[in-house]
Amino acid sequence: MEKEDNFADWYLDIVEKANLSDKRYPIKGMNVWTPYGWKAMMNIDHFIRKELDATQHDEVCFPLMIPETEFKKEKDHIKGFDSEVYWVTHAGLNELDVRLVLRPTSETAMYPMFALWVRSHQDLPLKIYQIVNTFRYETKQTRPFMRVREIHFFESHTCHVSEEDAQCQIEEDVEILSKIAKRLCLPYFLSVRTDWDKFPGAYYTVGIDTVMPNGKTLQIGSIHHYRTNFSEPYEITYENENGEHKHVHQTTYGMSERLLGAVIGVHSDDKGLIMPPDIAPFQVVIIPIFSKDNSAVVTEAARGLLSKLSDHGIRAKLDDRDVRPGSKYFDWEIKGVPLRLEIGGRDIENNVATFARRDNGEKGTIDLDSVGQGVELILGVISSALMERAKNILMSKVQEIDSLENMPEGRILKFGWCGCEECGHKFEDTYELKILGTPYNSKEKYAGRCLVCGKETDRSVIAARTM
RNA sequence: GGGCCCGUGGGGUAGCUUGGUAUCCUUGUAGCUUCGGGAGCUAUUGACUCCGGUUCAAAUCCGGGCGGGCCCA
Repeated sequence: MEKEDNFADWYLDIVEKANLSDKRYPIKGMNVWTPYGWKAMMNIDHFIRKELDATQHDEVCFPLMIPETEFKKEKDHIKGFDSEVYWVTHAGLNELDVRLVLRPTSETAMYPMFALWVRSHQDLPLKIYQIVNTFRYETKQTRPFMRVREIHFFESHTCHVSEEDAQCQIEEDVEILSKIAKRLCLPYFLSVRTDWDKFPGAYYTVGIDTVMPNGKTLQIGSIHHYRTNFSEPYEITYENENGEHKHVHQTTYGMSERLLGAVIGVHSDDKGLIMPPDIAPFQVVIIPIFSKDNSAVVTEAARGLLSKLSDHGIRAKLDDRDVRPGSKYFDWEIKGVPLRLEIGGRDIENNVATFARRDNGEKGTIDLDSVGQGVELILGVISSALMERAKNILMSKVQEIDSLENMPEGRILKFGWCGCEECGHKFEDTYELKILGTPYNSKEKYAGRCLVCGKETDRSVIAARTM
């Protein structure tokens, strides 16, 4: 199956062959996490926890269901979600007086509680997060990890005394993002979404996007500044030093299992998946190579190798199935194990293991005496190489244009925009592209003309086809 | 909301027009021989989405349900 020519089919094929998830569960858009896929997701979650904990966020877990009465309090919010939530209308044999929604996101579950938790400025900042499943009734075509109805994600919610403090939180979120993305070897770009595309109820939204091989962008997360848009209806207030009661300023930040979808799309090739070493369920697979009379010796050497790597904190797997080596190579290549180690009679004689890199096919030998350090080094090199390659691909797809003539296909376009909705909609409708927004915190000053109306502007936007 | 299409072993499929024995690849299981890039041989498990109708007989024709996909709004 070829990645470039038919990304959609290729993607489904890889997900199935690598056994990341089982999409045969009889509800559209609700797939079963199989062990291999779940291991990878847990590794991603591990880094999310690590970074959020390191920045003084506390993990919590809120109930799945939200009463309609709370859900309705923020009117923009429900307007954005009411067509895509699941309703619980009955309990046992009774119809409920107050219907319940399965959370599509947890603002309306958390904020009534925040109102109770936050009393004084000394309670702030409040920084919490949870890693849970949410539910959205997708009507479009679903795709494993990328567009699902039950979404595994993390959401962090913060409350601050002022808009400035909330803004600092957003900077911190961007910092956290860069650390997580590095683990996944994922390049991305940030855009401040247009007003008509921002999160329902947000003051502004920063979208986090990456690009798939077919040139379409995939949103992998978002960061929102709410100002007091939620704290007003939910009455989340604090008492300041002067005894005045003020509404808190809030932010949220969320990324989902799409991170895994993005990793698959960005790094894999026609042979299968390529797992970034940090999140790979198995970083190394050991293939013993037997010949006529040496099976005991080779088995022992392979087990020794496994325990050395494990002692070194490397996730290694010994494939001792009774099939030929070539068949094992194929199996683990599909699953994207970053490094393969072969050990056979020849290697044992020379006190080495033969390695093969998944990302570029490079082969060589590693000294068995220092195999832990050797493997660690190569895994680091693979991470950098994956990141580098992905960055180059992303950069190569970005193109700046200053005219509506000869618009390139399959590119991420950058151009001037006067900022008015009319020009924005006109562009989106005419070219079937989506305006992702203006580059977030861009250092460079833009000077040009609005691509649609020709008015001079210092504002640029990014537009692309989206997954 | 309107229209169209599809449902066959674990996965991918043929068969359906013209009703009668369900095809092939892959996978799984057991054994023997093998093992530095998908091994071979032998044996073997496994399917017509569900309910109803027509018929001597339904994967095939008809109606409905469920599940999935596509297009338009």
